[in-house]
This record gives sequence, C-alpha cells and structure tokens, in this order.
Amino acid sequence: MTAPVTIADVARLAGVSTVTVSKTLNNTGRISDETRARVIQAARDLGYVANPAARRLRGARTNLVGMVVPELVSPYFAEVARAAAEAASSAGLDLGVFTTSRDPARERERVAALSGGLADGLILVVPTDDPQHLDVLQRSRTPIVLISHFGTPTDLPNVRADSYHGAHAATTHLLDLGHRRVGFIAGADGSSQAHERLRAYRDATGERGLLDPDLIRPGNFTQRRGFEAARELLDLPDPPTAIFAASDATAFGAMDAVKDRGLRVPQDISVVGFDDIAAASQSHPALTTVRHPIHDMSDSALRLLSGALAGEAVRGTVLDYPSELVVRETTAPPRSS
Amino acid sequence: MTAPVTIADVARLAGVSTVTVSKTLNNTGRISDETRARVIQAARDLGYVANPAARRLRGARTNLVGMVVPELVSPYFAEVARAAAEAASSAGLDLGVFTTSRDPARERERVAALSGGLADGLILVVPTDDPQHLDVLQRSRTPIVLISHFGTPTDLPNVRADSYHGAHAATTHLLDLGHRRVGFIAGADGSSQAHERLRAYRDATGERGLLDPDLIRPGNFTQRRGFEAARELLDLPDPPTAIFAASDATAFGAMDAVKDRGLRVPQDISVVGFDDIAAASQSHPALTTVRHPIHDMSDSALRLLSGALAGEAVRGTVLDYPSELVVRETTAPPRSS
DNA sequence: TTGTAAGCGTTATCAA
DNA sequence: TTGATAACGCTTACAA
Repeated sequence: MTAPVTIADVARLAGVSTVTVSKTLNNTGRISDETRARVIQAARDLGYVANPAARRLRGARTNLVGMVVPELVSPYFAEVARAAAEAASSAGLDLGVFTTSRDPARERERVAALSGGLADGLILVVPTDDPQHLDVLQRSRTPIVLISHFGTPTDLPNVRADSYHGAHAATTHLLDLGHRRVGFIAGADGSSQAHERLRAYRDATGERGLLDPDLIRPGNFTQRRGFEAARELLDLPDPPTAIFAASDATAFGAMDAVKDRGLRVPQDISVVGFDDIAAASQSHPALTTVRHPIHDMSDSALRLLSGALAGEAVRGTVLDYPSELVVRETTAPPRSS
Repeated sequence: MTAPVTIADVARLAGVSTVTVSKTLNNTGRISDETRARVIQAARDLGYVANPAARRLRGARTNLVGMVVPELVSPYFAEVARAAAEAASSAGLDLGVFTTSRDPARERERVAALSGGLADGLILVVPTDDPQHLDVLQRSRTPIVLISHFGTPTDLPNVRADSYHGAHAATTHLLDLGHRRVGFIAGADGSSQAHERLRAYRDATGERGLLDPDLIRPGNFTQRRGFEAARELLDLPDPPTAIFAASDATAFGAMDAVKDRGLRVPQDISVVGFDDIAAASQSHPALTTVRHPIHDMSDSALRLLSGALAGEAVRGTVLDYPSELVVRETTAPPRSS
C-alpha cells in the first residue's frame, strides 16, 4: 500500500527540480552527466514510473496503442492480436486489446474511452459498418487504423485481407485435382468474409459448369456445424468427393465426419479449410487451407499507426493483401479419377 | 480531425460551469432538473466523452481494468480473457488485455504502466514467480488480483485452479475402466501446472502399482508433440491402451497418431486431454478431458477486484477451485478386458 | 545546465 | 442549487 512514487519524490531525493528529472528521464534538453547519474539512481531506488495519465494529459505520449477486436476466442483474432502485440513491442509501444463481443454499442464506448485520452492510437479490427460510427472515427484526433474494414468507404488507413482470391484458388485447386463435385460449407450469415468465400466458390465452380446448389450448406464457422454439414453432404445421393469449408474449425468438423463414416482424408474425400490457424499445420493429415497474411497485416497496421503518430499523412491508404492457398495433406485426386 | 470535446465545451453550450456539468454527468451533488436536462442535451449534442486520463489523474475511476496474460494464442488464456471481459462488462468495467510473451521484463513494465495510473485495477494471470516482482505487486496501491499464482506466497488475492485433482481423477477414470497400461504425455518443462498433472498421474498409477516410466513421454502442450509422443508410445513393445495428455491440443495430436495407425478412438485406444478448450466438445469423438472452471475463476477474480475497488479488505483471500473430469466419448474399456 | 511557471481536463471542497 | 478554486503528476516554453 505504498503511495505511488511521483516525479517530485525523485527530484527531492536527487536534490534537483522536477523539470530536471523529467528532462533526464525523457532524454530531452541538456543535463550534466553528474546530475543525470544522480537522477537515474534516485529514480531506480524509488522504483519510479511516470504516471501515464498525467503524461497523457499533458499531451505527451503514452506509448499505449489500443486494439479493438470483436472477440478473442476465435483463433483468427487471437493471432491478429498476437502479431500486433509483437509488432507494437518492436516499435516500442504497448498494445492493449479490448473486445466488443460484437456489440456495436460496446465498440463505440471502447473507442471513445481509448481515443479520448488513454491511448496514443487505435487499431480497429473489423469495425462495425455503421456510417455514423465511421464518421466519428474519421473525426477522431487520435490516429486510427482499420484492419479488414469492408463496406462504407472512409479515408482512414485500412489494411485488408482479401478472401476471394484464396477461396477461388482453393476451389480451383480441387477442380484441378479432378474433383467434379466439390461441397461447400459456408461461414456465418452477415460476415462479409463469409460472403466473399462463398462468392469465390460459386464463381470457380460456375466457370467449369460444376456449380450445384445442393452442394452448398449453411454454416457458422464452428467445428460442430462442420461435422453436421459434412454429414449432410455425404448423405447426398451423389455426394461430393471434396469439401471446402469456410473456416479451419469447420474443416476439422468435416474431417471428423468423414473419418466417422470410415472414410479417409484425403484418399476418399479431400478437405480444405480457411484461416490457417495453428492447428491446421499441426493436425494429421495437415490441413490444406487458405491463409491471410496476418503477420504482414499487423505489421503494416502498426507501421501506419506509427507513421500517423509521427505526423505522416496516412489518410486514404488502403493496403490490400491477397489470401494465399497453402497446400498440405488433406487434398488429393478423387478415387475414381 | 476534430479537437476533442472537453467539459468546458459542454459547459459553454449549456450555459453553466464545468463543475455543474461534472456533477450532472456523474450524478453527484444536487442539480435542478432543468439544468440537468440542458447539460445532458449539450453533452449529447457535442458527443462529449470524459477524458479518462484527466479523470484518472484527479483520482477518480477510469473503469478500466487491466489484465496481463502470458499470451493469447493458447485457447486457455483466450478463454480466460473472454470470461473476464464478460464479467468485467457486467460489472460496468472495461477490460484491457496485455500480453507479456512470457517475458518477465515485459510483465514488469506492463504492470508498472497500468498500475501507475491507467487502470483502476489489475488482474495478473500466472504472474512471474519472482519474489522481488511479487513484492512490488504487494506494495501497489492499485488493487491487484492474481489468477493461478503458485509458488512464492503473497497476501494478494489469488484465484487458482488446481490441476492435481482433475488429473488424478482422469488417470483413475482410465484405470477404473480396466486399463493397466496408461501412457502420459507431459506438458512443458517449468510449468507448475504441467508438473502437477504429471505428479497426479504418477500418484494415481503408483497407487495401483501400475507406474511404468517407459509410459511417460516429455511434451510441450502442442498438437505436434502429441502426435510424435503418441507414436513413440504406440511403438513400444508393450504399448499402452490409453493415453492421458497434459493438454487438449496434445490429446488431439495423439488422436491423430492413433487414427494414423489405423486404430480407433476409443475402441482401440482411449485418450484424455486437459483444459476443455472449445474444440474438445466439438470434435468427434468428443474429447474426454479435465476442465478448470475458467468462468467461475474469472468471475471470482472480478468480484474480488470490484470489492477491492469498493474498499473491501480482500488481502489474503485464496480461492482454490478444483479441476473437474469431463467424460465424453474418447474413453472406453480396453479391447482385451 | 538548471529551474520557474503555466496548463493539460477533471472533480472535491467549500463558499455563495 | 450553483460556481470559483485548487489540485492530481507531468512536460514544454521560457528565464536565469
């Protein structure tokens, strides 16, 4: 229950003014070596840490960056947060992660609190696509960088991952292997990413005249639904020989269903996921999937934010990263080909 | 690029003093209904949000709670963070999550910054067990609650999950099913939880005279290592009929290895995990595992923190939660019994 | 090289 | 019921 050590305590112990302490600790202004040593020693003895609130209030930086994500349980967001934390750390910044539970009101509050004085800058991952909300963001004096914002255009810097190309490549990969009936287990309704993945699947199969609505099953990104949907697919009179799932979790569920039927992956049924979560490369057989360049994206987001903090003009920047097919062990030519 | 709206702006628009605005918005002091209405309207019109830094500096609350976790990629910590965020939310608090990447220095910095003025309170998950570090924590004027601290005793409130009992129950469960050779794939070296799980396994098998060092394999909590270790186990001259893995990910790796050998779970080999991550209940067969009551723990941690914030004496409180065996579909009697 | 003074936005105290 | 004043801890002119 020690009262917090203030700059005044350090100044007193070192026998100098608070200004000298501030200058010393922030490496600003000229300080004699002797004084500097004394101040640093005093600060260390006292365990002094500058009060970020005071610092921030004064207009100085806090070195705290806030990241607002819908949730952390999905490995995708957890990985984005991790990558951003690493990138922040090497930029000398701290990253605080805040979740909204996909509640727009919560998102607004969080942004308000953070941009209102706690954080130097903000990174919003998949922000709510509400024009009024986005308008508030645009007006913010605190630098804001968006990750994967699709929809209403803004001039905020935006780092996005495209789902379409990877999903198209994945479907084409299966088609090229010789599959003529490729099932699709969709993502959650209302997710723009899920929509893009479905659109790519439709386009790729349509291009070869192989689009069959029966092969498309609704989903919600979960493993459980992947299991059920795959069963539905396998129960079809003319079942698919390959399944493309809109998430890795869904793909694992589908693999469970296939194995549960006594079939083998990939010999009997090929399976492709989307996301490249850690388990994708660790499972056996390792999952063929599509990857967003999460690390590159987080790095870029932080570079943009650092730039903005340093006064660079980053408004209007849009970085579109392609998604990339990662071929592993769950895809092979169909039995009958 | 709007300059932030301050309390002075609101006061000006409402034609009152800043004090009146503050009182109105914080429901402190007597304000006439008429004035109150005008102030609230003005605040709304301007989109005013109090500057947390200023508020905090003045000694008032920020409603921000900081949580420091080793990392977020492991589903366990992600789940702890999620549960805590929910609990915080229903207590009217915001939860900011900070990661340390298991770097003690990073942890110290984060704690210092957070407790030094940004957050009202702190929750540290598996804090570094360094006496000096813990001493600093104990002296902190900002309330701190520990989650799963084992080791050097402190009088900080501590909410812990026991791994021993669940692990013992899991091993006994397999033994009770009739298994006489139960393999164990350990967790990471240096993790106290991993150590407890191994100890429980040793004790439970030892009690029945069924302890065989050959059946214990090193691990690191990963799925990959689970796969390899399970292979080693299956390659033994006298292989186990059941495998207990120190984490769910490891258990999934082990299941992959079993299936890869053309064996079935649980008919040929039973598998038990530890953690009860989301995938455990969603996989097929659903994984028998051991669960820490993460939600109860996070709830308790937040209740303790709220209490401390409200001036209650919570020092010395230690809440020990038992881990619990969750029997699902991956365990069955051995073939030969 | 060092220190004085002012002010960041807010709220608690006290007086009106 | 309302408002003037001071203070929280820090940093940035500006002066010495």
